[in-house]
Amino acid sequence: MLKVYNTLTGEKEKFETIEAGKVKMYVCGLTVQNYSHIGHIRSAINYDVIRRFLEYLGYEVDYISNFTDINEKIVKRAVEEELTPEELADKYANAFLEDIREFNIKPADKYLRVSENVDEIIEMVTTLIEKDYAYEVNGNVYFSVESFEDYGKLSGRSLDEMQAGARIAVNEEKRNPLDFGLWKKVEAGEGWDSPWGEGWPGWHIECSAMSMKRLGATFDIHGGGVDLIFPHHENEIAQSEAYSGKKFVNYWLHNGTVNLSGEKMSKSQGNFFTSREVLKEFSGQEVRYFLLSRHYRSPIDFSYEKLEEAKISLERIKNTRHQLDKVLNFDIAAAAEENNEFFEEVILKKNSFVDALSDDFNTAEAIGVLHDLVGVINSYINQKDFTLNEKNFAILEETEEIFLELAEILGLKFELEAASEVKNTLADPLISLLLDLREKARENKNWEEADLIRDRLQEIGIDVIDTPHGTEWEINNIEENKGGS
RNA sequence: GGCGGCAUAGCCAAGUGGUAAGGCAGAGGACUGCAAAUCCUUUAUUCGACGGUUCAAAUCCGUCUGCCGCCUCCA
Repeated sequence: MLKVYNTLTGEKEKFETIEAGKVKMYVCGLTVQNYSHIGHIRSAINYDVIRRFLEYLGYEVDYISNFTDINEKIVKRAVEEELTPEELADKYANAFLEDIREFNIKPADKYLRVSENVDEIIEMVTTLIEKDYAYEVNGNVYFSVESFEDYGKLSGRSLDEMQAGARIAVNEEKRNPLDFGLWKKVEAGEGWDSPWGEGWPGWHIECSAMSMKRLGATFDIHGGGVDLIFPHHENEIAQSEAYSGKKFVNYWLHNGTVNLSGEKMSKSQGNFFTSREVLKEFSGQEVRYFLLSRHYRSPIDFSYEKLEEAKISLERIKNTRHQLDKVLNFDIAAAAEENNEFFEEVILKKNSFVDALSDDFNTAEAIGVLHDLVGVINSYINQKDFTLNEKNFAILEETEEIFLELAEILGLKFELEAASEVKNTLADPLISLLLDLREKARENKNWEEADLIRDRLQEIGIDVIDTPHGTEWEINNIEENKGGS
């Protein structure tokens, strides 16, 4: 049974969809004003895993996100980069789509853009005014927080509390300092026409208008970073429920922040790593693995040292996948005794893995289980007297399938290295020739010559690996790592 | 000031009433002519401090200490 932690209730709840077998989810995307940073990527990876797991469980998922492409920051950045706001938004939206591919994040089924949904937003604001939840002053429209009874239910605050400790600059147009803008007046030529004059949508209205347009007045999951709980999501609830008269979202999910030395990574503070600069040092898979090693609701401290550890840890899982594949290519011996015990353990681990993710998407625990599974497989195939036979062949094939299936839920790919160019050229037989010569030298206990061949190959970038099943070689990728992604 | 969260080995990190997952680093071992790679085994009588509830607590309650987030744009 899937349980999810719901910010709205502060509890883990049994997950039940509105429509059987279908999940409608909306995840707050980003303001496309710059390259994405690791904080954005954590959020995207987190909801990507949630989506993948829901799909694994058999749900049909409609996964929607957004690009906020209208606001002051975009205009400002556009001036800096000498682009039109549209061009700037396109540039960074496309950059984001390129980035998420590197992290193996599946794109949303639809990315909604504010600029393409202004009509819907105006319609929503109009209705809110008609229903007396909003008011217009000098071309600006504000939502009246006092008119919405449940205001504060998501963030667990009351209006009184908030007013007492308010740090909000006084705006004389607002009836209550906590009222928030639905429509913002801008100078002629810069905005969209509306019943209140030329302007832009306010800061929270887009997510409400766009999510409801695509998913309906009530949908299953709304996700985003914890830093969006207040005011962004609180305001979304207020305006959406005031508008529709229905519950907006059943499950509110919030991921923790990525920190640098304990402080939240954020654009405004300038302490962030863009995904692009990180990808120069580590692969998207390594970053992904690192981010998933911590439960999504907790903050995670980012550093290259930790990433290096994660990389090594991930390597262990990769090796097992490769060894498994190698073993499956052994000659099949005559049938031997079956080893059901091994496969039973595999199934046990598979179940534990699914249980971990069923408990509020506990990827950290799931990764732990994956390592357990790796241990089970390694122990089995590394036994001294291991031979491949008809019976364990089938079992191992199925094990490999399970292994890859589970990894896939986490978005981890353990692809077999495609035969590199070198292996397809003359170099391949040449290296084989050298290794044959080395083998001969070894047989004659001519260690000097054998080591010379190994060392010289190493110098050109070829690692020689002696295994119990013979000598192998591979191109060492140190240079490749230095060069970039 | 208000609201919320966190504190588990050298480091990272699961676990929320039944006697401490997993990873990194460390130690031992297997394999090897050596080396590398790989694999296996092992590493917390104890969960920030002090009290309390309970047959039983890292897990529940209280107090304290430290750190963080939100209250302003923010994933």
